[in-house]
Amino acid sequence: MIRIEEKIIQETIVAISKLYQAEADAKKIQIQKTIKEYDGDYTLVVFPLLAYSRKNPQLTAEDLGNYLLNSMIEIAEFQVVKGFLNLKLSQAFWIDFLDEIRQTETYGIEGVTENSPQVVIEYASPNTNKPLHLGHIRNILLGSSMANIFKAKGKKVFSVNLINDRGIHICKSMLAWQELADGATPESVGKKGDHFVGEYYVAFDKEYKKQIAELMATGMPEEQAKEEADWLKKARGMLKRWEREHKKTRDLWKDMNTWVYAGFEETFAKLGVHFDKTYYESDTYLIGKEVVLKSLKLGELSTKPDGTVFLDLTEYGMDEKVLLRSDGTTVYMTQDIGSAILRYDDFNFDESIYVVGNEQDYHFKVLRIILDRLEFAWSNRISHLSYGMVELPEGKMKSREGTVVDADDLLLEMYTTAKNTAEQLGKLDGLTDAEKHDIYMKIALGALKYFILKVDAKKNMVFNPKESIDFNGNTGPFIQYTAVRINSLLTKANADNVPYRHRIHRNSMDSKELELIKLIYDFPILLQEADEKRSPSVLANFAYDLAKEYNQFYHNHKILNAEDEETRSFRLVLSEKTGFVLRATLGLLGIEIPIRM
RNA sequence: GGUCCCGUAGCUCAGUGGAUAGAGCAACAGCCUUCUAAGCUGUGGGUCGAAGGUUCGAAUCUUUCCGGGAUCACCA
Repeated sequence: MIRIEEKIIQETIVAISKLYQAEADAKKIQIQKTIKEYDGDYTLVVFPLLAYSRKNPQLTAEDLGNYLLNSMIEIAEFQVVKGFLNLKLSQAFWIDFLDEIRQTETYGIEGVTENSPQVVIEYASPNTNKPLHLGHIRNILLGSSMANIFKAKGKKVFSVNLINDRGIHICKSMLAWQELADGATPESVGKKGDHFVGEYYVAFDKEYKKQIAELMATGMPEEQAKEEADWLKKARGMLKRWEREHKKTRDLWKDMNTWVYAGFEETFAKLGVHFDKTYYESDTYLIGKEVVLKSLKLGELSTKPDGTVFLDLTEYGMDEKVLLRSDGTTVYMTQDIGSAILRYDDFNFDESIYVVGNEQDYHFKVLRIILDRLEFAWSNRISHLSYGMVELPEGKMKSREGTVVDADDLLLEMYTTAKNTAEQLGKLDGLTDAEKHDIYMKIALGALKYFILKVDAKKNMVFNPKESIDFNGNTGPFIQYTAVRINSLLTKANADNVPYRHRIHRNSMDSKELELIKLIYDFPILLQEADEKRSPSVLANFAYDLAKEYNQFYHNHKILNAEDEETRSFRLVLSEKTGFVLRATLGLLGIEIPIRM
């Protein structure tokens, strides 16, 4: 089915050639939706076409309007306002469209085929020394929503998680546990594993600072004190033992990571995300190291007198990038080279996307260049989906200052708000506790996910913990509520055996009905845009527009009690399709619709 | 200092070459004997950070400046 906008463009090109004997550049033909102030559905902006017509805007628009009116059966009338040709489509066009999608259950959604491109998307990527926070939530929601969007565009998608499970920061929490825990476990103290481990990471920092202060009190300079502090030395020793695969160290490491993973899984499950594969940096860093050593032998890399291996990127306007430290250990970049290679071997991807904060823009730029220099032909298939930070009103979240918004705390808070609101409204009376719990959860998540996803990914965003996330207005629950209303209406229609699933007849629609159909018609375009721009916010804003439009329609139209049967059927189909698109769009954002609210 | 991102209503955000710049929140005023009021309607609120340039047309492109942030590690 060709889109009407496309058809108008094609016809306009023909019109220009027939009327003005000119070959029009398709890029100069702009079709946009007619703004509310004027009558029409689509507007052709004629200013760019004056070079072809050599007439004034008014006359050009009239020429083209008359031509299109004659050549396109879909066009019912036109109006010229200054340089804008406002085209109004026939009612039949919109009715036929609605009728066409009446039976389909997959409107706008594309299926996966054998030839579908293979896309790997990495997100979450937590460290195992602390629990997830709001920053991770933005990352996870962006990643999982993009995975949904790619799937809906018929791509074969694999979600992967890369866990940073090794390094000095992990050893810090291990050491603190060893020194302070006296054998305590998450079970023995009744704490979620990631929070439990995170507390030891904080405890390390506290003790470390104390030791630095003590050393400085003896007259030692700060720089030196930071290096000489007892616990830091111990943590470093632990890292060395870890790298030598010292059994006791590895056992402790495994135990603590296992606790953390259990905690992460719980949070992932609550957020409704899952991964097709989980990678661990402890498995990939050596692959990177091997590749680097091999490339060194082949003369692709350079060495410094102290043994440091690096790649000179000055020709790209960047610095020298170290790939192996003078002591032979790997750096972050080396690990990521290994991860990328392993991922290509596993998935043979057409695209590999990293959802990582914009503070790593430089890192990923360099990663691509390095992979290119090391002659991996697929280096141009990896890309960085960069997103902005989540800030508090007073600025950046800082774990050291305790201003981090914890993911689990936030979810619990959202849940409580959902529960309180629902109880106040008293709409869930008569449901079981399990049903209520399910509803609170879906609303809480709807509010949180929408709040995060409606903001353009690349922008920094502000979260104010004191003003909890709204449930009214431009929010997830507002859209969910609209969908629930529609479902309730359809349930009622079915219960009363109201027939409406037959071919639609409708002689005249009013503006609200028409607006709804037009928005439904836009859904595939917005999905496409979300895919191309890699931006769930496009869909979030669309869902809001659609819900808002429906609520206005609902408010001043009778549906089940419509004046006649034809009107009732038409409005029910319109409601059903609106509900479908709302559900689909919310689904792409990872938001579910409760049974009642 | 170099590079990159951002700056739109009191607050949170849409709009990235087209018509008189939009929502929500907050404030105020209305609408439930009518299919779910987590809804609907109305009022007030803007030199789109500033100045120049390109264009028939600029919040949008461009230059400079101002403000905020990120990054330029043998941290990840």
